Amino acid sequence: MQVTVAGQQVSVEAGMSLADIFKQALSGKQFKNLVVARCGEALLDLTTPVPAGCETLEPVFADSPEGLEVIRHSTAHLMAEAVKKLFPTAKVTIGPSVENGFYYDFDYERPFTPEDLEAIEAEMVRSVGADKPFARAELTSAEARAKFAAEGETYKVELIDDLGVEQVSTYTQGGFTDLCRGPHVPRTGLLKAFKLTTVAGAYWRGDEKNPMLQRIYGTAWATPKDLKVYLDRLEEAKKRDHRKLGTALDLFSFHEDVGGGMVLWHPKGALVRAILEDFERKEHLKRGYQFVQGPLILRRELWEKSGHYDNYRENMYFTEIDEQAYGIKPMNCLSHMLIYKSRLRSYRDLPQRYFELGVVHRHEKSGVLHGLLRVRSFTQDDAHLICRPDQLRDEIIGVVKFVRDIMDIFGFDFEAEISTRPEKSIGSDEDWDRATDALKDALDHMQMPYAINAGDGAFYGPKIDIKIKDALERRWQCATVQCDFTLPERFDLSYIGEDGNKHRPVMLHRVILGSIERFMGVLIEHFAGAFPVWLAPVQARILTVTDAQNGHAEKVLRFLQEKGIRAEADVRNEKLGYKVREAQLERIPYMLVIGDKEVEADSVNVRVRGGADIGLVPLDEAARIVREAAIEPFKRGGMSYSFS
RNA sequence: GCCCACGUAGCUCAGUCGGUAGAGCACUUCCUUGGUAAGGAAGAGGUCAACGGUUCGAAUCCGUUCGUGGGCUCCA
Repeated sequence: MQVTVAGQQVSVEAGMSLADIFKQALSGKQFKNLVVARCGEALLDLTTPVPAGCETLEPVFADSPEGLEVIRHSTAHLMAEAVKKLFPTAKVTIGPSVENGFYYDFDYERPFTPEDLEAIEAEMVRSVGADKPFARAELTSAEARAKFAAEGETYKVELIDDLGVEQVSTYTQGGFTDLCRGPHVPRTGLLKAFKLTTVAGAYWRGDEKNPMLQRIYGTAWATPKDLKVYLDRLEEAKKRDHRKLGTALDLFSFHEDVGGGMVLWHPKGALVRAILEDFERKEHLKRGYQFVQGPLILRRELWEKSGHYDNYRENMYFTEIDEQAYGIKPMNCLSHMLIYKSRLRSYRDLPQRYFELGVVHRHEKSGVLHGLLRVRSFTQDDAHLICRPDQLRDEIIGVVKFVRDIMDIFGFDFEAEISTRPEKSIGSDEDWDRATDALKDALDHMQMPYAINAGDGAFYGPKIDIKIKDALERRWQCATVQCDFTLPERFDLSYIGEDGNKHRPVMLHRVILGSIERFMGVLIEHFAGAFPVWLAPVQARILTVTDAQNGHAEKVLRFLQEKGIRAEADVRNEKLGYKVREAQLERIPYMLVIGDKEVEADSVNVRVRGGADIGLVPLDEAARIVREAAIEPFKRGGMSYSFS
């Protein structure tokens, strides 16, 4: 029999394994890097023979995405083997590969300690040294069930029962056998680059009503070098952690006495926020949005009408005064709808685009709070677009373009996902289809690729979620566009059409940055605290060499401030090196050094954040340099707007 | 909310077996006037998260609450 293997014709004899076959087609180096084989869609163990009907085999190498997944999955088995050896009473559950690594959940009488992890990892290394084969076996579900039941592996029994199939497969390496579809690497010796990272609790099957299992996370890569790169990236991420930088750069703080998830913005952090917010206001005006503003608390009856009281109550804060109950808003849409309803609207008035930097409060579960990225009180750059059905597509396109423009300015890559109708939802199929198509149309029109997140939409309509990637390729959900059929219905929104009759408008909820708090957190990490000049709370700091120049420094400071530059002067009795070091640590973009020479020439010596030295520059030229660097993003789009 | 860990000076952290606290940086004062990442000296600063318990005695052991971190679940 002839088979095409990696583009070459290979003659295959009966009983040959895929490994034997690839040996003929690949170089020794390539063969060492071979993990599994692919035939069409199927990934195959190298230990198996050529399946019937397979005419073409492709190699899957260790460093390919699929190869890495196999390696990670196999490493999870390797870890389970080690855990069962060291802790025989632990019950195994599931152990999949995940991004960058894998985990395995165990049911054990106590949590694993960091020392346990070390022991487990050492045992894994021993197993790799022994280079044991991964052996696949096919058996009937009844046989497998009996086998795992005899071993007391109750979770595996449950899995087999739930699968409801005749035949299952298992993989065995060393003394450990796991229920698994495969495929796996042929031998443990191929697993050379892994590290156990952390232990955590996790619910069986992700359901909080189920028992808490012990989850061990690990990372695994094709080579030790790749592993090191990954671990270095984690180190880098730790240095950039916005919670650390927030303290170091004096941007914000949290206080026990205030409460969890409530941010206190210090002068510099509040300034960056204000710059961001101003920037957003301008960008919204450019795009035909109108500013609106509603109160923080609204009567409870209104939340009952909107459905929030029934569906969202546990996340809301309430207050009462004069025997009247109020809900503290977790969303801004109600005020916006009431503004729309405040008068009769013509089809000519649509779309109405209401924008508000709305402060919302959501009582998030205590365990989910996380720095600025998950808080209980935050500001959304929220807008509600109320439009005619025939305008929906263009409005969505406008929002997606807006998102793209903004993310480009900050240098974020992003990914789009469309979430479709969930099981529990309201509205007609027709409405859902039309809205979902409008979302897809908009992304197609923009030539933006997207993933479908089936059944993950809000109960009132489908949505586009935009996840941005920071400098370390971590993804954060910020922007979202959601279609809503419910609220216009519940609040009886209408417009008078060309035909003189009342019609129901469609409403879009959307945010661009998401929440100012979260976006600030992502920005801090993205830039490692070194904000671009236009956002930097201090754009230039004057550093005097000795206090003989302090008088001159005051004059220079006033000059820069008059030019609209956020400048300050460091006239402390410290050495220049010390002042430079501090300015550097504070990530100030421009350091303007003034000594006797500079006083004499009415100039400054410009040092750029990062160390570059521009040298002696006349004062007005220095101001020009800083201002030039500070205006960049506002020029984009070439549109004019009026905003003072 | 759940599991685990943690909470000591403004920050980063030591503190052994239970015997009522220590460093570096920052801060204040003085000396120093020094040209691109830390000049020197002295001083001040802490109900050891809070509350309760055990004990002759608690930062240390136990409990509760609050907060933080890593996850789960949820989400901007």
